[in-house]
Amino acid sequence: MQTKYNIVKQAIKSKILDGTFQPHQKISSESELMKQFGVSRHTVRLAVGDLVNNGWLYREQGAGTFCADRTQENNNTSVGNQKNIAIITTYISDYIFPSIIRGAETYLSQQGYHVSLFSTNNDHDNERRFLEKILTQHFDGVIIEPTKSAISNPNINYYLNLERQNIPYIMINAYYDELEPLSITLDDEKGGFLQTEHLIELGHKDILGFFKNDDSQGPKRMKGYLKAHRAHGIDINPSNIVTYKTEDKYDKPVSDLAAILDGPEGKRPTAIACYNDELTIALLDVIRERELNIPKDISIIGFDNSFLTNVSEVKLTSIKHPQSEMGEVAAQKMLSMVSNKHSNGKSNKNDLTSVVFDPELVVRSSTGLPKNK
Amino acid sequence: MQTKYNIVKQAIKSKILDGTFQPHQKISSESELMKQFGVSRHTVRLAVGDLVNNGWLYREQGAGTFCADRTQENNNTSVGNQKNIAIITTYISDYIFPSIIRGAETYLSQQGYHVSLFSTNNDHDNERRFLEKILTQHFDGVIIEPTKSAISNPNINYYLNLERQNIPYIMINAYYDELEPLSITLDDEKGGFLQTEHLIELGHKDILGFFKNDDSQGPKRMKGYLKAHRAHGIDINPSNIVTYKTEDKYDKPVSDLAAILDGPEGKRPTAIACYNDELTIALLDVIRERELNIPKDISIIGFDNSFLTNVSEVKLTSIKHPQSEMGEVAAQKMLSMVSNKHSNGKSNKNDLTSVVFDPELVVRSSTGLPKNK
DNA sequence: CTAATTAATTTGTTCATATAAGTTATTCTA
DNA sequence: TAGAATAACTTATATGAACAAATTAATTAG
Repeated sequence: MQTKYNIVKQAIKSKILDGTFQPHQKISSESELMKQFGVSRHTVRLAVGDLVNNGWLYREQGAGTFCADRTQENNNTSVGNQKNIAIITTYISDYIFPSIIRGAETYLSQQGYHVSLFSTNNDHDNERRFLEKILTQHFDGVIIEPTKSAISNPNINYYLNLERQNIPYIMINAYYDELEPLSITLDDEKGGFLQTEHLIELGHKDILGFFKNDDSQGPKRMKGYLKAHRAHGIDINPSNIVTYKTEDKYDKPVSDLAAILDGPEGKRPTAIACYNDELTIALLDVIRERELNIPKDISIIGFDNSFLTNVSEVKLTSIKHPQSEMGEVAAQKMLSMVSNKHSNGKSNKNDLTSVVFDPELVVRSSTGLPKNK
Repeated sequence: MQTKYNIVKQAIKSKILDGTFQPHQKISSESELMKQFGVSRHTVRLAVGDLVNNGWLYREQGAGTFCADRTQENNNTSVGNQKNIAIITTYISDYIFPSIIRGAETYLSQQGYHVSLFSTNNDHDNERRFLEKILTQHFDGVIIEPTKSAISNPNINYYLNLERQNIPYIMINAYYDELEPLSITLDDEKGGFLQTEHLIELGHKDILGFFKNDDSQGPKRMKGYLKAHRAHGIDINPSNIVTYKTEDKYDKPVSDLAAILDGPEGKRPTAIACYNDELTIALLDVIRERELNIPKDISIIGFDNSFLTNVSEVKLTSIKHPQSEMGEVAAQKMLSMVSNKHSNGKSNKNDLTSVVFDPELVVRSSTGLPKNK
């Protein structure tokens, strides 16, 4: 798959799909491409030749190579009257994503739509691949959970091209600030606030916070954590905040917590606020190994109120995430955008506004009064 | 028209049109063509490459270049662009299904296929609806996890119609006996056997077994449970076997176990073999409520070796299910069936046989020696 | 200023060479 | 005799070089 000519081919294709090359615009000459990619002319010709054969480009001897106009052609490759909606999420198989997807899938399916699922595994390259597919083939709309939403996105041009091609999209869980899309989210800041406030109201003052930092939910939940401290006039110990990237989620938080628990006992925090339930379950093992009792020795609170709150001997206090409801609302909005497109403008204003779900605290047995109180 | 590669091209085309080259017949190799026409390899490749692009020939690396079958050409070209595969499972969002689906989805996606997901929620009516959709709209193939595979299926005719319409399908996890389809399964009987044998070898003789009875995996796992008893000369107490339907999975096993544990202490079983990890996690709570220690007071073993083995304070001994690997293998087989259909008959025999995965025992801390041994 | 010529650029065709990777048939081995 | 190892063959990818043919821009001649 990673042949040189394929790399060149994909690079050119990307520039067509993200709108850098407009129809009938001249693209770089063969010698320029040779320099750009450091390959031989033959390799360039292979790449361009393939794209010509597939209708992406056309060549004119002596003049150059040009971007083809695919606007009419798309009709042919489209699936006719088939109704397709794509759902792109970071994961389809882990944690609460299945629930979110089910909510959307059930609704769309009932309305007679085909649902195609793609998971990016939190990788921008995959996200780009899927956006290319959606731009190339016929889709009526896309429900997207952004990949690494806290980091600036290299595929912004693809989203803009979706707008140009009049393909509606909705973002769920998070959104890219640059785009200001229609979005269905949870009020993560308030969720973080509720989480921490719950612990503070129980009497905790030394609260460890674990937050992911490469999606936009993490920083927002952390903001809520900080706000709750300020609102209750409690000083924040900077060393009580641990952040981690998605790639490190299985190691860093666990080893960091271990280090803290093995540190001087006096400085040991009495409670932990976690980015989500998945992390909470992982941290439980660290606490168990040290034979600390939950919640007597230490309180811990999750986020998302997933099925994981219920699988362990300690039932987790958590913050309710709408999950399948979020998926369903996204699906409903999507379909009203689709029908809007067809009925050209007649808009139910209600349907075209973003939704922010209100988080709720769900108290179970993992949180309690601090020990020395 | 005077170019060398064009002369070669026309010559080959003539031989196809006058019947010298029949569909799927190997044409002269590149080196032979070089000699025949006295041109360079590159020129030959240009000529052949053009014919491949226009659907006259197809190449197979290592094997040769072959004459394409253009009889159904109209269908093939319009169909070739779309590349749709459907995956129908009972659930898309629960338990190990997401992993299975991910395995298939990742592979199919890489190969440029659209993946459409449908979940029947274990309901035959939904299954029928989706099969209708697949029969009416264009799909290249279907990967199906049967709904209620132990019960006779009212949609058999739809499956037969798939065969009639030459739409390949593969069944995963289980299959309907009446159809004898290509299937990718786990050796459930052996899995059940390993489960129970492990407990017997630890010294347990009074082993409670919980098995689902409306899919075909349940009875097979139960058969393994029985076989293990016989193989080790241990009597089976009929009241030690609990079966349940999918609809009752949240209630019946839990209440049945509660009743047994609250019964006379002497007759209390020392070990439990469970249909899957999901059930095991549910039963853990019943055991915890009675303050019994696992594995000292009672051993418990799961099935599927899912992520659930690791979420509780007790790490579950379980039986390994291939999960994402199963999905990937199913996807690979599916695509070789699809390409077989197009190249009409030329079969890689290896690709067209069912696969039965071998289960493995994974020992963790939920099983141990019986108390009074 | 216009038209013809020329130079530079760009794609089109062809050759020679080399290594990689997959398939098939044969040989060798246990 | 079954299965592993190998050799021979086939297509796949890649580089370098050369000349042809068409277009475009710049220059020159009228």
